[in-house]
Amino acid sequence: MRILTTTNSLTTDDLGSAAQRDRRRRILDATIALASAGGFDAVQMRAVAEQADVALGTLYRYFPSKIHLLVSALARTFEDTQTIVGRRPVPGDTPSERVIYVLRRATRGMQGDANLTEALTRAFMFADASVATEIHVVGMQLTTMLTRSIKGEAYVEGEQPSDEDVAIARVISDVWLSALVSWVTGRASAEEVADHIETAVRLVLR
Amino acid sequence: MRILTTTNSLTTDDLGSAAQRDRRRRILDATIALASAGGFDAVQMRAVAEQADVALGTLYRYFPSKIHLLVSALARTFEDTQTIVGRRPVPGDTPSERVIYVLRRATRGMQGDANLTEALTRAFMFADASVATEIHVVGMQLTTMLTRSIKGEAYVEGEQPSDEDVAIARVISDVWLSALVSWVTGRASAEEVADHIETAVRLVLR
DNA sequence: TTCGGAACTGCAACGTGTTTCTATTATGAC
DNA sequence: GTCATAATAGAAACACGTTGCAGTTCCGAA
Repeated sequence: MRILTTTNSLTTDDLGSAAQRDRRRRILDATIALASAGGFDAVQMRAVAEQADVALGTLYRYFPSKIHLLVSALARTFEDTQTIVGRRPVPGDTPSERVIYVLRRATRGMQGDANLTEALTRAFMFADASVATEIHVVGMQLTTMLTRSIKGEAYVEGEQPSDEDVAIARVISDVWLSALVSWVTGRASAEEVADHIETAVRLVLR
Repeated sequence: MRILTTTNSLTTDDLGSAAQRDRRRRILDATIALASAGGFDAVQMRAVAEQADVALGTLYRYFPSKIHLLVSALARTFEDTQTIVGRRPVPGDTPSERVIYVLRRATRGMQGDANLTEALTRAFMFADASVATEIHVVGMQLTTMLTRSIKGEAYVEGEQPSDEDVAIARVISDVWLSALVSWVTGRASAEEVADHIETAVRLVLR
């Protein structure tokens, strides 16, 4: 029950004081740096705390578990990339061309930092019920990205996509995540992942 | 480098002596019992060892990690169910009817034991590269089950399914696993899972 | 400026997956 | 039956996620 104990939440939505926002940012920065350097196992809570220059207890006050931490890092990563590339409409003449274009870019981006991808993906897949909120954020980001690609030029900001488009987007994001997992675990090469995704998109969008 | 040190591997494929096969069975039994009782967290290596009546070191000799153990348990579970139901051809007049039938059954089966499903599913999704072999076994089981359903009566035992059928089967199993994960983590109800899978199957098989 | 509570630090401790080591037991070759 | 070797038991120890706590600092309200 939080009833306006602070006054200056003037930037983003209800994240406390500037110092708190800064700590949160430092923690996520440290998380991503460690993940990028050594993957899931290298993201050790003591190391994150030290690198973010906070005490271990404070880290746990901001993120109640390692999984929460990594899924939040995934959400921020998606958010950042979407802020950058989300302005222009997606190129391509058909829905499947556009979706393939977007996923190809996203996949390349993820594969460009294998350790980070491994850490974030495995955390996402391992998350249990207590992480539902953070997971939902990521799911929405994916769905938005994909429905936006399906619609192409016809996409308008506030409008709800159709149920069918959402269903298609969810199927595609399931396949994409599974493909990422199999790449991360060394069961599939980058080309196999690209082929599999492309096949799935062509199957679903026709 | 193992060059025939034993003589009596007369039952299954190269699993050592009868005592060893029995230990392996006891370990998997204990794993499934504990998972069924309390889910992933309840499968504690010391508890598995005790219930299977082996020492902790022996448990690790048979399964090099908790994840290996749980994924192997998943493989055995699939194997058992396929031994039971895999005799008759899958009912249904079209590929999508048959696939939906099979997945509905499988989903109900999994949802009938939520704790076990949670444990096995999360282990499967969390597995890293070192578990590639066991993961591959499970992937093959799923692919076989699905291509068999797609073909229906036309399925013959030894024959390789077509590339397209395999691709379709892989897409569907991706969606099915993702749906199971979201059910396990409380993000989707049983009906939502059923609907999502059905939608995906209809999209892909048409 | 002072005060009270929330947030933070530093550190110890606990639980569970994993590793390691020695003594003991089972197993197959001869 | 004997022996060499592999497998197992039993138990300690380590690593890391997580929790708990005493003391300190920050921050808004009065």
